[in-house]
Amino acid sequence: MAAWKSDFLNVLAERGFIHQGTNLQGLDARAAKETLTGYIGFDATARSLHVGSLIQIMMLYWLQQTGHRPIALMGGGTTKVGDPTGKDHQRAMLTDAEIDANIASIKGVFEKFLRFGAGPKDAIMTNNDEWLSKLGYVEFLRDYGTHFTINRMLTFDSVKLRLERESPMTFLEFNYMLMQAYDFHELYNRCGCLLQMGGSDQWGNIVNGVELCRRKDGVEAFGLTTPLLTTASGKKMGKTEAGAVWLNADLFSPYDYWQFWRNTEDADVAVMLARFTVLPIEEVNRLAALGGSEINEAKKILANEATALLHGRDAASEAAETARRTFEEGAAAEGLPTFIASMESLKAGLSVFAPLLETALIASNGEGRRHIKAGALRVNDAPMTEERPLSDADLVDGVIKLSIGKKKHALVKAG
RNA sequence: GGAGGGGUGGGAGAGUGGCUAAAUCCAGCAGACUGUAAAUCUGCCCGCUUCGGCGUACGGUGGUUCGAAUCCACCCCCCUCCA
Repeated sequence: MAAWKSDFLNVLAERGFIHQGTNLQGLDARAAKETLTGYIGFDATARSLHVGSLIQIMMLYWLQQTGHRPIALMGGGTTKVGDPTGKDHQRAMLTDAEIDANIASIKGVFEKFLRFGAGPKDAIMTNNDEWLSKLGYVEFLRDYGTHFTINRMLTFDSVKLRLERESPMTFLEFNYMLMQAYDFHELYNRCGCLLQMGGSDQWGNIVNGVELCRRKDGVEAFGLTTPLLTTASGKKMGKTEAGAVWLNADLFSPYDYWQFWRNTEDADVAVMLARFTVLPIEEVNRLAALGGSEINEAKKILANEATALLHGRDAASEAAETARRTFEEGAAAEGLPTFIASMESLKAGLSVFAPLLETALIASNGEGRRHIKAGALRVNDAPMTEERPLSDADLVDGVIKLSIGKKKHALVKAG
């Protein structure tokens, strides 16, 4: 008894991707009878996307899996302007070179989730800088400015919030929503794109695009948003002790990524399995029903599946094995962050802080000293209560295992 | 251009001459309890340190003072109203 006629909406609905849509029935009808093209825009403000964007990537994934064509739109042009949504302050300007470098660095992630190519259902990646930077100011104002009223724009949350907080919003940022609306219109004309998806905070921007398509092109385009990602305890998802959970492996290792999922709160496991793995929904429901400490098995599966999607099955297995040896056997497992120390430096006495800093377990010597005072630092699982240098006598089978707390571990190897 | 208000640590937000590395809250880290969970309780939360201290820090630059986030001058930026 599927609620929708199209596979696309059925999958999204049962996996919890749908927050609101402009005309879900209409979208459903079209998705059921033809191949749709849909897009999501991604900002290029950092070298990597982080898990906060993963829900959007998964939407593109399912769009393709259910027989449609996804477009990953890189916001090269819009990033120059800066999306004011959810920001209290104007953000720092990025140079063109920085934006280009960010896009180049971000791109790879999509290839893990989407099948690109030239076929009718192959994913497309494009960059809105391609058309936005060519727009002439006067032409743009005449052709598009007439379709937007200030009255309306002032009612959008992104604008309203700034005004209420008396936080400045520049005209530049104010134009962001026009540019995003223009993107939709442009993508419709380029490749018949009729669907824009995004986070619930993008609703206003998306609706603008839908309306622009109706006014300029006389077509009904569709908008679809995902729920805001928060954990059951109300925190924003995607921040860990070390900062953001990046998708690029060079910024956040597959092991850390695996750990991130492994540490999901109990109450979130079901939702995370549905959204961030591609396990059949029956399996998701079965795992989600596990109670008490059995839920840990579900968390491991979540970690395995989510990591496999992004970094590949091998990396996921490796991370799982490292975690198993580290946490279940308490061993010094391969795969943990490793610091190579020369034998001479060990014999001479190596500051414990050097490897801890290098492996990012601590941010400063002072933090390391505090951890020692708090009894949080362990060398080969024995607490270090007084600061002392590491020496070759600490080597166990050629390795020293350093731990901060229960979760952060690193190895020192002689080499 | 004029008048008034404001710029403080990751965020919010106190502080109006020394007791201030700067209240409080949020976020973060660690310890205890556990299940690598949540909740709770406890400690920490600028850097360096031979643990005695030292160095930076309250928009910027100068100044007053034994001593300034706090007072003065100039500059930069933001908000509100007026032109």
